Amino acid sequence: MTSTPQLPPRAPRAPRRDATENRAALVEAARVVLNRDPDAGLDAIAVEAGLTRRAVYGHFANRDALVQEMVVRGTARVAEALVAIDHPQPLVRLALIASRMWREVDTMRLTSLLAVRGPFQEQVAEQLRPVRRHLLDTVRDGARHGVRTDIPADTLARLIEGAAIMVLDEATRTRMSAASGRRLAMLAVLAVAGLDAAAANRLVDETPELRA
Amino acid sequence: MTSTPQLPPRAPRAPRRDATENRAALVEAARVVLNRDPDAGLDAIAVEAGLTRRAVYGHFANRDALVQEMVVRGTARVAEALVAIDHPQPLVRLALIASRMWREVDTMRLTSLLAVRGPFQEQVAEQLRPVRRHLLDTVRDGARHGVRTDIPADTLARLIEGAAIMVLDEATRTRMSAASGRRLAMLAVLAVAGLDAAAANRLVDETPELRA
DNA sequence: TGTAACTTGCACGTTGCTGTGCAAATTAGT
DNA sequence: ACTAATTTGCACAGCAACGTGCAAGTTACA
Repeated sequence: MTSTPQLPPRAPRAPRRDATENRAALVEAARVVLNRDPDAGLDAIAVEAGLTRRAVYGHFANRDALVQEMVVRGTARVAEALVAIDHPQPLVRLALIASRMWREVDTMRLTSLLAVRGPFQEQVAEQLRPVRRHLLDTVRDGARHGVRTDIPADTLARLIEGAAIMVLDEATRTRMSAASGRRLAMLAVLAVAGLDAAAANRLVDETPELRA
Repeated sequence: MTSTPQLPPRAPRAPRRDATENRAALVEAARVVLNRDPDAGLDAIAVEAGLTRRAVYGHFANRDALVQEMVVRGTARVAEALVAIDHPQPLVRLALIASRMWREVDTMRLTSLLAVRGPFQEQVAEQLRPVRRHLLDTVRDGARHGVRTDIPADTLARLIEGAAIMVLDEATRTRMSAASGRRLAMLAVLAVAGLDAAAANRLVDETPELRA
């Protein structure tokens, strides 16, 4: 008996997309999936991208390379945008930073997570340095413009960053609307910066740049 | 065959004392190690406790059972302490909650982490419910005593909780002194609650209960 | 000091993930 | 329509952590 392996008629395969698009889709999928579960397996990412785990290795050497690319691209883009933020009033600058962070919720959440855990701590921290520097400068600059001085500037800068991330997490968890999330991020940052509730709301409402 | 069920005539001997000590050491070790690395292996925990991985299974059915015990004990203790906090002024109550959380840094950090991730989410959330309820009540109660009302009470309560945890993380990372950490936790909570920097410092300095 | 309680050491099977090889199937692009 | 690029399926090896069995030590304590 020529034992023909008799390959069973495989299920019709899903239509394929362009290779370059697939690469991008993988990076995007990594962002989405890892936001849901930072420890998600490569399979989950591939499926989210509409591919097979095996196909990932046609684009990336290994899992780390994929995550790396996602982190580097994402962080670079966000960092660039945040560092570019400028405004004569330090408090408005802080609110603008919070606002921009909200616009990049998932990238920010992942970035700040990977800045603490995992094999990329060093690199992510390095990429974030200009942003943190900018934030610290803003805090120092704000010393005579309403930013609290009872807490050391460097500590305060970290707390402001942490507060923003914290709000992002909370907003994500409760699936908050875009408008609410943005405002909440600004209010939280201003609160930690030392403003009382009324002053923070006044600033947000009466500053045209904070409307967008 | 007189199949005498042969009820063992009671254990001829009481369990050894060092055994129970080891059990406690394991729970303690889990707290320490998992605070350093929430994904630490069972081996790391056992070694921290001065035992072998194999010995753990003499005390707990499996890894989850150990973690479970740690979580349940820790959370229960903290929850009890936090719910018991009472003070006529809601703002002081909030500061006292922050202060108490600082005293239980690592338990709090682990608890709030496991309340979001892992197989214990449900259970931890359940254990935390009275605390969260208490916090929410305090926020609502504070509406006419200085707590901001521009943010929905339930959201604000979560933000305050998040802010406290955030400070705890930051203080841990920078190995802050006990006094600094406590004060920072109180200031951060009061800030998110709506107080400006000056008012928060005044409250902390002029309230005897917040000195301890 | 005898003995049960406890711990160790080591071997083993299991699970879940990663990374690779290869042939067959499919598609993009010319 | 032809060809080269790409994806798929599946098999396999590797690795790390878990959980278990068992024999041999070690220790508390009666």
